[in-house]
Amino acid sequence: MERVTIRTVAAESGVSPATVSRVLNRPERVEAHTRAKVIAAMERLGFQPSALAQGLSRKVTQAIGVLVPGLVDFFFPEWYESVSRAAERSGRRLLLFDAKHSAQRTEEGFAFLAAHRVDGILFCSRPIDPYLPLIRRLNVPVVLALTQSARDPVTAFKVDDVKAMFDAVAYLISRGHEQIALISGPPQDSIAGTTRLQGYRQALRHFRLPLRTEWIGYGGFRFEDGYRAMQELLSAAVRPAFTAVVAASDEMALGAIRCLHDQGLRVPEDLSVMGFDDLRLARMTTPTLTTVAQPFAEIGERATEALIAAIDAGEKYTTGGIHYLPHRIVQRESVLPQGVSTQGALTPTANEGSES
Amino acid sequence: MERVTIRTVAAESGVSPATVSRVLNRPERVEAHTRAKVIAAMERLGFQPSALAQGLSRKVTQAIGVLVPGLVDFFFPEWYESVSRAAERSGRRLLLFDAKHSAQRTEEGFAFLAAHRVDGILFCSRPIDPYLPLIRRLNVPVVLALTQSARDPVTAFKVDDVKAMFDAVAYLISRGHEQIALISGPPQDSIAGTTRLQGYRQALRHFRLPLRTEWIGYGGFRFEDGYRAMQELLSAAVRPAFTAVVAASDEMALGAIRCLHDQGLRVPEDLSVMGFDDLRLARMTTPTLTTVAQPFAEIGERATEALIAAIDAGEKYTTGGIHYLPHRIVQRESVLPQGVSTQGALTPTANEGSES
DNA sequence: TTGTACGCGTTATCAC
DNA sequence: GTGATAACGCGTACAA
Repeated sequence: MERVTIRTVAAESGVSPATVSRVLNRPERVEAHTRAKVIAAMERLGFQPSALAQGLSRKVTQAIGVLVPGLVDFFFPEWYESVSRAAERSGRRLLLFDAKHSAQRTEEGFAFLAAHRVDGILFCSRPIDPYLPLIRRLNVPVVLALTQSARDPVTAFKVDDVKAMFDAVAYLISRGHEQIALISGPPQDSIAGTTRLQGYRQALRHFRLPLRTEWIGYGGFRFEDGYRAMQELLSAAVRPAFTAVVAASDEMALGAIRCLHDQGLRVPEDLSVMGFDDLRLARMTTPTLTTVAQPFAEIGERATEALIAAIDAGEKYTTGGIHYLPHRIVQRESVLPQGVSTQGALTPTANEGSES
Repeated sequence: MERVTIRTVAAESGVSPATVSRVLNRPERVEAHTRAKVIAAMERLGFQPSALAQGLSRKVTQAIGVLVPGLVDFFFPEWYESVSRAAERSGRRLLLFDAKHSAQRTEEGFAFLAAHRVDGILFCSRPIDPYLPLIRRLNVPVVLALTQSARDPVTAFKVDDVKAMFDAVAYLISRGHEQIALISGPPQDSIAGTTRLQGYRQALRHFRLPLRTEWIGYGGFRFEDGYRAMQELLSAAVRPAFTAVVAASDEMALGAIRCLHDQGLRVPEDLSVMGFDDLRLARMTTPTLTTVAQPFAEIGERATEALIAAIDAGEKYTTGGIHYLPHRIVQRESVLPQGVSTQGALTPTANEGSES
């Protein structure tokens, strides 16, 4: 029971290795009878062509590498799904590497994908700029998804984070909220951290609302971060002076909601909470999450298609620049108009001027 | 700017290709001076050894294939994380294939992994039995995780689903519940469907409680399935006659909770709900989920280690049989003792005999 | 210690 | 239409 190769099949079917190869790649150039004979032998032997040898001989692997920050992030599957579909539509496979939110592992990821000679790379970790020189040497086209470069025109697909957060705050304001807190991403994160913070600031300025730094919390996008940030925002007073909170991720929004619950505050009756992402998760909780939706599927699809186009064009690097894809506000249950009493038998909201 | 290979480096550093290869694989067998020279050249040229050529030349790829049913399943990252760690501990990489809950894609997955000459395969889709003949021909060791074979001693790691559900029901009974409904997995699913149903039945019989088929709903483990199943369970009467519901997955439990919420019933005050899995998700909702925890991390780790052991031993198939890893009940908020009033300022539970 | 030559499994370029 | 033969990039006896 040894390894069955193209020449095993050749021997078995009484033809040359070259013919077996032809049956695999250009079946029309081999006589029907011979072809049938070879195919029969392949099945009989359970022959499976080696992708390694193929990739070595052809100069392409038909594989595209995907370098993600972390598989545990809830957004990943929603994005990856569309990438996978787009890749398969063009007959390519994906090689996934999980950087686990580590810079070192990100570099290892590039090395891994380069070693496996992928035809192109989809990158969706932030930040990207430190890896630009590395990418250049790779001699393989790279397209960015959910992230962007500040100083390089690499092709990228994402939402306009500044505008998205601006719109989130504007939405809350349109619902009567004027005291709005923010749970931001990390200040070091120039992609989804500072940008969304900036959007928050711009919105406040635009609507002439005061900016209070004590109403801004920070966290690493996870549930626990949202919980902790909310705790800190609350610590100033038992009754918060703000009426709404926007978080930079759905997970953090859920953490915030849980924190409020533990403090005896109800969402949205006592306080409105808004998320960011619109994960599948956002519809699975009570209350369901009002949030700004990132078009994960579209981002994945567009990015993959752009990468494939670059590959097919033989480009060694992309220069398409940033493509902002439209976000949208999804209204669900976690935000209530301010100053309007709820329809149920609940006590009217009264969370101003009591303590601070 | 052409492809830089082992002989490019050789030329650049004035040695033979063999020496470059040695620097890569047996650095100690090359003089320090030469080594430094070669390494310098490698860095200068940005040399990256081809994993394809390496895999072809050695007979192993140091890669292990992972065939999963669906990346979108919430349990996946929790399991994969530990697999990844175990694999890297032995210096191997993972090749992931997402079968997307399709039988056809599962076969494609085996073909894909075989083509890439992985040294072993971790399989965690159900069912497995249809693929056993295929696996045999692969000539590569396969270990099962989260699933098992009915008629083959392939090594497998999972929880004892019958006992786990038995314990879940026993727990509810210990909390005073005697009317317990079930949201089961699909009756066609012999791994996580019928087994857990069987555990439910055994528990009822053991505690001499009547089995009511109208208290059993079915679904495909997803949120929406849980919602729909709950609707059906509820349809008999406005006020359900049961006081607790166990679901075969956390997701379905959340769906059930949401359904109850939409019907104006509170969890756990009016009805207790218990999940199955203990996903990260289970701590992110309100109420948090009382559930039976699967040891995902341990399953992933043990399975991976077993596979690596088989690989190192040169085995072409595994015969370790099923290893049941211990589950445990995690008490959180979604289950309340029956007949005991809650501690808060909530109205006492009264969900019997009012309507039906 | 270092270099030469062959094999790994496949494709591609030739002749036949 | 089919069959030798030379790459593809690397590892490894074997010889030097």
